[in-house]
Amino acid sequence: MPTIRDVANRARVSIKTVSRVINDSPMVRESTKERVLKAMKELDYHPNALARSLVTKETRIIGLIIADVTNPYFPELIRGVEDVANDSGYNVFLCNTDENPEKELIYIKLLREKQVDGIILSGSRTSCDQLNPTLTSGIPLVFINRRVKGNKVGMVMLDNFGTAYTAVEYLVSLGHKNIGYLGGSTLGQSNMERKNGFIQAMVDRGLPYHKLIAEGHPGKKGGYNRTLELLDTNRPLSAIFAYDDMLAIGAIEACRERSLSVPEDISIIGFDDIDLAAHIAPRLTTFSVPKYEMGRVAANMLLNMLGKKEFEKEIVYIPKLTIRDSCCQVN
Amino acid sequence: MPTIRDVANRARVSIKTVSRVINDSPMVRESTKERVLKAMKELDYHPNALARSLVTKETRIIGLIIADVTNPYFPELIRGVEDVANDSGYNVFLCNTDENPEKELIYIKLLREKQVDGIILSGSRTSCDQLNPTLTSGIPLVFINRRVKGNKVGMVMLDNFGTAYTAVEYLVSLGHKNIGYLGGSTLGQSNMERKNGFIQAMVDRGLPYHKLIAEGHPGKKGGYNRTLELLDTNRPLSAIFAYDDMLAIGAIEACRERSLSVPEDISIIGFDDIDLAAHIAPRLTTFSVPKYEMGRVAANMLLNMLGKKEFEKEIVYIPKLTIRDSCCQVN
DNA sequence: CTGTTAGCGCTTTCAA
DNA sequence: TTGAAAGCGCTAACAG
Repeated sequence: MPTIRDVANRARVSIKTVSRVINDSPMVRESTKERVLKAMKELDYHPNALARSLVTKETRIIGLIIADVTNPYFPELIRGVEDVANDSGYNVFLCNTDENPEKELIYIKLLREKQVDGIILSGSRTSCDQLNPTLTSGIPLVFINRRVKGNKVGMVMLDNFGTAYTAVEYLVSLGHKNIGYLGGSTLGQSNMERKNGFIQAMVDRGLPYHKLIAEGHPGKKGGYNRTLELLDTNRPLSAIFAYDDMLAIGAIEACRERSLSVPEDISIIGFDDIDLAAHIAPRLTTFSVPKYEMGRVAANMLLNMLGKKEFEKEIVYIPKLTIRDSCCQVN
Repeated sequence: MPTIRDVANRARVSIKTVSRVINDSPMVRESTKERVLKAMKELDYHPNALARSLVTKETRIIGLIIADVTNPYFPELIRGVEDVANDSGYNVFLCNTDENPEKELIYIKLLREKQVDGIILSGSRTSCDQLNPTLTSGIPLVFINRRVKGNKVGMVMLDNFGTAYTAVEYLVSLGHKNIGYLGGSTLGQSNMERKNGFIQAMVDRGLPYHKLIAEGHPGKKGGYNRTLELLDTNRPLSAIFAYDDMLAIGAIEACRERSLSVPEDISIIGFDDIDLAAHIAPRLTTFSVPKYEMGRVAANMLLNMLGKKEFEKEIVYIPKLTIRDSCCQVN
């Protein structure tokens, strides 16, 4: 690997001059510049970003911590982050935590050691205590779907409570009374908020909700298993509000397993509007979340913090009810 | 940010001793080690990986270049890479190229500057010429689904030709004679191979294939548009073999648009077996590709190269025909 | 077991 | 417009 010194020798200039053309400073005579450029090409020289970063204190790397790429919720979000990061010459580290706080902490440690300029965390599951050293370390952080107080902290939020409330309203408007909540991770703030919105809406209408809450493992499989429990241990349900679409899809399969047809026997409503939602049978009624947009906004927020520009500390999106075929009028 | 020097001062040892405990060398008295560890904790010290890498010449970062996370083919592959990388303490840079050779080249440049230890490229689209400097630079490369000769090069391949051939055989066994090929990117080697397999199989059976080949833009939309063309400009087709599942799904929509029902009027077979394939209506007959496994294998190959261990330079997977509901007997 | 010194490849004063 | 020297935070010999 050729170094800046090799280029300098070959071009018969000092290393400082080479440095100047790398960072294209205007203080270089055109002819000199060309000589240097030529030498760089001939040597297939690539400036060492490590050495540069060591002195400039910026790596142009951002960390992106998510639960699992394989969950269809994330790819678009990732793409949003990557697109704006790339436009500004940043690279992104992708980190899958499987909603495991320990893994998350390990990643945060790794990212800090690698001196990333900032971190975006989607659905962080670590406790505030564990997060605290990082929070006070001054490294810019953007949380997606988690509210955290701190100086250099941005938040891209969803109105979880309100949306859950809306879900119940919609189901009730269809005549449903026995509604179950199929929850996500108990560690997640967003699950808490959606659950509370659900409960509040039920309480406001004097509807019973206890024992209808199942929280558990994520994904289609988790949804399947939890729904089976819900179905087997509770008075006949007529509707289920699921924490996310994958859970909802698992729920649909569980209903099929118990010979209940959706939506005739039981209505199911999801959350996220992933690609699959529009393609399964029955097509899933759900709440659309602007995943790509949120990724972009989170990355922009982070970049603004890095550039010491002004920025909104918090942006809240309101998911839009997207009615398809998995819910219907009862009686 | 505290440095190794701060820790040394606080623990009243030399920086070398701190360095020893960081890399946990055994040559440190237990009591000293504890003192150092304590100082590190109190300072919330994180070793600067940049400085370390500058001298050790390894970053424990690998680059992963793909077309688009948003294409359901990739998340599992990414996860496979990430899982084995992470197990060995590596981070991965995710790079989306949209099958654009220029973007790919820019990313390669960026990755080399950041001194990544190796790069995995899935479906690389750059020409050999453009790739050459990188190939000869000695940085370990693993290609997924592209054959490239080079010293430090590994390949994780699919039997594209054979699978395409099998697809035609299957369709012919169902009685089909007018079969179209719905192709992927003309820049991609894998598209070339699948097309050739398709052509060979048709020729071997004395079946006409000309004008039935459409190659174009990727994704559902590309599949939709291309299929419309295919349908409108050719003698009645009875079957389509698509380069990938997303294209196939677009094709299904195009058929619906032309009031052709699948599989009664036209059979469609895909490639990849993405999650969606089993969920759409009709459930897609396709070839299953071990995406997660391939990601793992690619990452392991790369890690072996980095560790100077022996390794298979090339592994070939044979996709498995997965029969579902999108193809049926004709006449 | 522990410390001193040099240097990784770059940028940054400060001079020339 | 160009260059010399110092230093970013760490590891690697080599002494002690």
